[in-house]
Amino acid sequence: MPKETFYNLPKTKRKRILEAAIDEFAENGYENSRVNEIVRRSSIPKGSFYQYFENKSDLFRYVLDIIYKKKMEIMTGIEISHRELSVFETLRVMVEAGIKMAEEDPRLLKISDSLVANKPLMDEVLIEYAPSSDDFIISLIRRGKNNGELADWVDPELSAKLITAFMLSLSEMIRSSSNGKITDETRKKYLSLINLLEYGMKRREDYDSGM
Amino acid sequence: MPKETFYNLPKTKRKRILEAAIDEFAENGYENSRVNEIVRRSSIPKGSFYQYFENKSDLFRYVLDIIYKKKMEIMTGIEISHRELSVFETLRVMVEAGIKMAEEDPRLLKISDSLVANKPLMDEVLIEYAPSSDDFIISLIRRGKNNGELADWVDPELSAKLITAFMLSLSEMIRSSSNGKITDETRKKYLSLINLLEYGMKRREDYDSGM
Amino acid sequence: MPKETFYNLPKTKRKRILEAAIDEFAENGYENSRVNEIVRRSSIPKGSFYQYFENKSDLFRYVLDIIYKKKMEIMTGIEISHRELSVFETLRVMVEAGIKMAEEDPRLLKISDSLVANKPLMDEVLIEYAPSSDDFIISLIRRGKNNGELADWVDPELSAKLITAFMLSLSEMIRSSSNGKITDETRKKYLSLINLLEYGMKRREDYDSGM
Amino acid sequence: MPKETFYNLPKTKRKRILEAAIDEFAENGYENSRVNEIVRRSSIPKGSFYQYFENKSDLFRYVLDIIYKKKMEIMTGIEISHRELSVFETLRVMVEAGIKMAEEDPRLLKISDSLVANKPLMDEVLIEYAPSSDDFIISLIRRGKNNGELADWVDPELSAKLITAFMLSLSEMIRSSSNGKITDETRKKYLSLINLLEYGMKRREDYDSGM
DNA sequence: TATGAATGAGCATTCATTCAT
DNA sequence: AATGAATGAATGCTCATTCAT
Repeated sequence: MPKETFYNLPKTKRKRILEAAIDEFAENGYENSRVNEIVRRSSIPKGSFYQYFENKSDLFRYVLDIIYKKKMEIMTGIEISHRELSVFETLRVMVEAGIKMAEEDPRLLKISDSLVANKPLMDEVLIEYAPSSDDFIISLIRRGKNNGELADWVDPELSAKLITAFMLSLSEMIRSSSNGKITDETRKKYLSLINLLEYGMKRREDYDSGM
Repeated sequence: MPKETFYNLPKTKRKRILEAAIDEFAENGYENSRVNEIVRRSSIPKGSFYQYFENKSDLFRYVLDIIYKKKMEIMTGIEISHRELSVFETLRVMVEAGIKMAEEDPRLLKISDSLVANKPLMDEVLIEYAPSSDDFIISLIRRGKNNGELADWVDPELSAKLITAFMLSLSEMIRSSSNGKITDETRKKYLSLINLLEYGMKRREDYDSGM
Repeated sequence: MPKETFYNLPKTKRKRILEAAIDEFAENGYENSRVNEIVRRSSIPKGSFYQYFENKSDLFRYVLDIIYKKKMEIMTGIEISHRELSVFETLRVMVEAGIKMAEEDPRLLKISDSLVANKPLMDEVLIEYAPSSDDFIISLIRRGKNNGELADWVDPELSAKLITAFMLSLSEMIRSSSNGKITDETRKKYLSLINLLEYGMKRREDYDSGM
Repeated sequence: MPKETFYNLPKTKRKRILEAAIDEFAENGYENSRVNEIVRRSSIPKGSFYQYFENKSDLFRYVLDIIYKKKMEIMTGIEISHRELSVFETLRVMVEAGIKMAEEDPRLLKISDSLVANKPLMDEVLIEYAPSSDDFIISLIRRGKNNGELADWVDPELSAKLITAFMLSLSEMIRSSSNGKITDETRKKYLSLINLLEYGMKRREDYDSGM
């Protein structure tokens, strides 16, 4: 996480640095992003960079944190009825959130995806701040099983990984199709893909016990 | 692909170099693998490396080729009934193959997965020999739709991406769980995950038209 | 051309680097000059080199630019009468300039000559700032023919090449004879060699039409 | 010079190696020619190369020797009247020889020129076998002065250098214009350039003493 | 002698990070 | 705190020459 010095900066400067970092990371991924370039884009002296951040991965962590917060913000902003959401409603909300994010700032989505798909990077960048996305999905599935929404045979840990991969792939599709606005039709198409999961995992009288 | 000089080498030496390369690539991925390290691990002079291979990506391509052949070998080795396989039987065979590969050499699986998940790398390494895994899955789905196995609403292109992500994730699970042998129970558990896809996508009289 | 960072350096350091480069290029030519050596001679870290210059050829271009400016400076410094110079007066001025340059810094002359004699290098180094020496000579000859100074049979393009070679050779002589000061006698001797060209090319009533 | 082993080779093999070397040297110059490439072109094992020649420059020296002999052969083959040739007749014979050489094998001309224009290379390659071309021209000029052909003011040593450069440049022109046959017209044009030297240096009653 | 693998010093260039003011 | 120069280990790759059979 950034040093005190960074937080003491005027907001506009902080913003400038952040934007530069997001641009660079989104365009090149973590490995191929250059401190030099971030420094250039944000017009700060190179020395300052290391006065604001411990190192490159420190800044990256910070960017991830920002993205995480943005996601949470979007998720909570989505209209949700009073009752608790079902598993697949939740996933649909996540897709909606992804779409919104792609519309608002596809760069964030890209960075975020790049991380999830890259285990060694996650290790290097030492993510602790947030429970892994897996954990969230796992508890979601557990709840679904408890209230009879999901089939008994569903294994929470394993399914969570699959669903994460599924959602990630969906996120990538959204991103790559969003050169600007996402049409309502496209939105529906993506949301419908959740059906695949729903039909695949939901409890059904006829054959559920059979597995 | 390697130069003549490489193929002229005694088998044990070729093996040593290949092992060193597989180790390095599996541990670090393509980008973070170092020619220096491969050269050190296999105890060959650096100059020799470039007498055997055009460059780093040439060696990588070669390793991928080895992996591809291994995969094919395993796939064809799997007991298959005479009739044509259904979509999900095919996917299950793929999982079986993945498991076998994880047992025989998890490093290969790791390298292989790393490639599928990395588009820019695929471009750089210029894989031609095999149709992209997407293409294979797409045609599989098309066939499934034609013979009524799959629901009408299934979109081949989009589903293919999801299934690829799904299978990749499955492959990762297999790999990470295989510190040694994979128990029969584990094997069943992984195979059962294909059910999720099956239930999710197969044609059903009652509600198919409803989508 | 050098980067900002180079121009921001203290003058003495800039001078040190420039001297090292000139030494290296004069002694070994462009191809055989080593960045390592320039770096060693000027006692700067190798990393700094690439913070000052884009690459080796960037530095070389810079050195050539310095030389070009030096030449121009010397040329304009030479006493010239008000009227326009004749062809051979111009060539003599060029010789005088060469002599002065050899006295002030024979290394520059050497580098400069090495370039003119090396077409592929010129291409690689992409000299644009100055028209090729050929062009200058060609237009000089054209003018000479127009005002009746030169014989009709003189072919501007071909003669230009010869004269360029001639001048280059002259330049080499001057350089090699100048271990220190050039005596007035030597100077006269070199200048007199232009007579050879003058007698050779000038218009003459008696036999000019005969060619 | 090549080792015994080379001369023991069958003539066709020697020829093959020589052709490969000439091709490579003509195309790339000495510095940029690769032993690897010569070895490849001539289909000999790399080890053999060093059994035939001391090193790269040894082969180069050998090629130069071949060229020198070819030149001599051509020169002596040119129809020469019984009386001794005048200075400029000699130069014209040399141009004729150059033209013939360009027609027979422009590669040889190219290699030969590349050497003359490159002092450090001459040093590295340690030419001893033949008197430098300068020496030949110097004695030519001396003779010309003795028999009154040339003006008194002509300095043999200096003029020799200029003439050498002149002839070299002429040679280059010939080479670059000879994509195949050289027309009679072109031939005449090149020969006429010797006039420039003739008019420039010959003794003349009217103004010779004036210089 | 023929063969082709072995060798390693050397090259231009990159880049995260530290230093000095 | 701001600034930007200093630093040097590392990287992929080349190539003349030597070695071993």
